[in-house]
Amino acid sequence: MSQVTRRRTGPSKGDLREAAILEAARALFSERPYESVTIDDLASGAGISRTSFYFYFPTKTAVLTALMTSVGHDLAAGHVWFDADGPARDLLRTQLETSATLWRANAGILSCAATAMATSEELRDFVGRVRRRYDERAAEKIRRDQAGGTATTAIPAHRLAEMISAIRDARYEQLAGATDAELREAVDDLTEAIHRLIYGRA
Amino acid sequence: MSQVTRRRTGPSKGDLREAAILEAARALFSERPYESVTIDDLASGAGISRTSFYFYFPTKTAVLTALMTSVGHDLAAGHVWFDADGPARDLLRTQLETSATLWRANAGILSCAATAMATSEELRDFVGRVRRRYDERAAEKIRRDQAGGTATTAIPAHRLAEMISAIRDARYEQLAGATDAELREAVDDLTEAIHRLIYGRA
DNA sequence: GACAAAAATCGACACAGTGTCGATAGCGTA
DNA sequence: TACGCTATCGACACTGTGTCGATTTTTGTC
Repeated sequence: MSQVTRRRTGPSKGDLREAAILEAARALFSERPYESVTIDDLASGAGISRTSFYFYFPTKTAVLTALMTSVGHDLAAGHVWFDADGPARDLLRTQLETSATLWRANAGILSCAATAMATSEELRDFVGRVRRRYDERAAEKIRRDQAGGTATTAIPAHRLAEMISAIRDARYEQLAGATDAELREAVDDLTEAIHRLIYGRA
Repeated sequence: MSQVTRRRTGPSKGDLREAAILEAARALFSERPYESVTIDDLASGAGISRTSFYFYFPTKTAVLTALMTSVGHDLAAGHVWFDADGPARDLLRTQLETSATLWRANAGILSCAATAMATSEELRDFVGRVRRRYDERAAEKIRRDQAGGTATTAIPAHRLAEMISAIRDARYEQLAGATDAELREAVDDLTEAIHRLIYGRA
C-alpha cells in the first residue's frame, strides 16, 4: 500500500545491500517462475536475513518493479520509427529488432512481471503507464500519417496503436530462448503485419 | 498436481452441493478479483465447511476450470466465419459479435481466469488448449483462402491466426461493463483490422 | 578516540490461507 | 441389522508474509 521506506535519502554503505538484493532478484527471476521465489530467497541471496529485507523493500513486487524500471528504460531507447514520416518500413523493422532482442535478453524478468501483474496493483500500474506512453507515441505517428494520407483512417489511431502492442507482445512472449533465426522471423512477421494493418489497402 | 477426487462417478445427492459450489463461484468470481476469493468463501457460499469443499474440488482453480469449460463451450458455438469461403466480412463480423457479447457477459470470470493462469498450470493448459484449437481452425480457413489467392501469403497462416487472437483478446479484455455502442465499436474495429491483415494489399 | 544519532540487523511473534487426517454421522441396500 | 459408501467437519501442520521492539553496527562530529 504505502511506498514509505525508512531509508535515508543520502548514499550509504547499506546501498550495497540494496544492490545485492536487486542482483539476486535479477538472477532468481530470470531462472524461476515468480511465485516460486520467496522473500527469503531474495534476502539470503543478498546475504541478509528475511526481516532485514523489509528495511530495503516493502514487498517482493517492489523489487520486480525496480528491475522493470531499468528494462523499461532500455526499451524506451530504440524508438526510431516514431520520429519518421510515412511507412518507413526499414525503421519500423529496426525498432522491432531492438525491442525483440531486449525482450529476449530479459525474458525471465518480463515473464515474472506478467505473472506478478495479476496480483500487484503497483506493478500493474507501472507497466500500464509504460505501455500507455508507448501507445501514445505510436498513435501520434499514425495520426501524422493519417493526415498525410498514407495511413488508414478506417480505425482510430489509438486503436491501431493498441493493436500493434497486442500482436507485438503476444509474439514476444514466445521469445524466451529463441534462436536468432526465430527472432528474425518474428520481426519479419511483425513488420509485415503492422505495415499491412496501417498502410495497406482493403 | 493430480486430478483425482474421491467422488464416485455416478450421480448422487451430493451433486447438489457441487452445483452450489459452482453457483457460488460464478457469483464470487464475477464480482471480485481472483485472489480475494478464498476457498472458505466458496465453501460457505455453498453452505458447507471449508474442509468439505475438498471433497468436491481439489483446488480453487479446479472450480474456475469447471466454470471456464462451460464458457469455452459456449464460445465454440458461433464459429460461422471459419466455414465460409473468401473474406466473408459479414460472417466474420457476426462471429466477432457473438464472441464479444459472450465475453462481456462473462467478463468477471474471464478476468479471474486470466489472473489464475499465472499460477495454475492446470488452467493455463486448459485455456491454451482451447485457444490452440481455435487458432487451428482459423489457420485452416486462412490457408484455404491463401490457396484461393484472396489471403496474403506474406505471413504464415498460423501466425496470422495467432495475431487475430492477440488483437481480439486484447480488445475484449476492455469489454467489462461496456455499453452496446462500445461493444459494436470494438467489433467494427476488429472486423476491419482482421480483414486488412489477411485480405488487404500492401 | 569518544560518543550520540542514525542506519541496519534480526529474533520472536501474529496472521492468513492452504491442505491433510482421522473420527464421525447419514443413508441405501443386501 | 449390519455393511459399505457418501458426506461432513474439527484438529492439526505447514508455508509465506508482515510487524515490533530490542540490539548491534556504522557514521559524522567534536
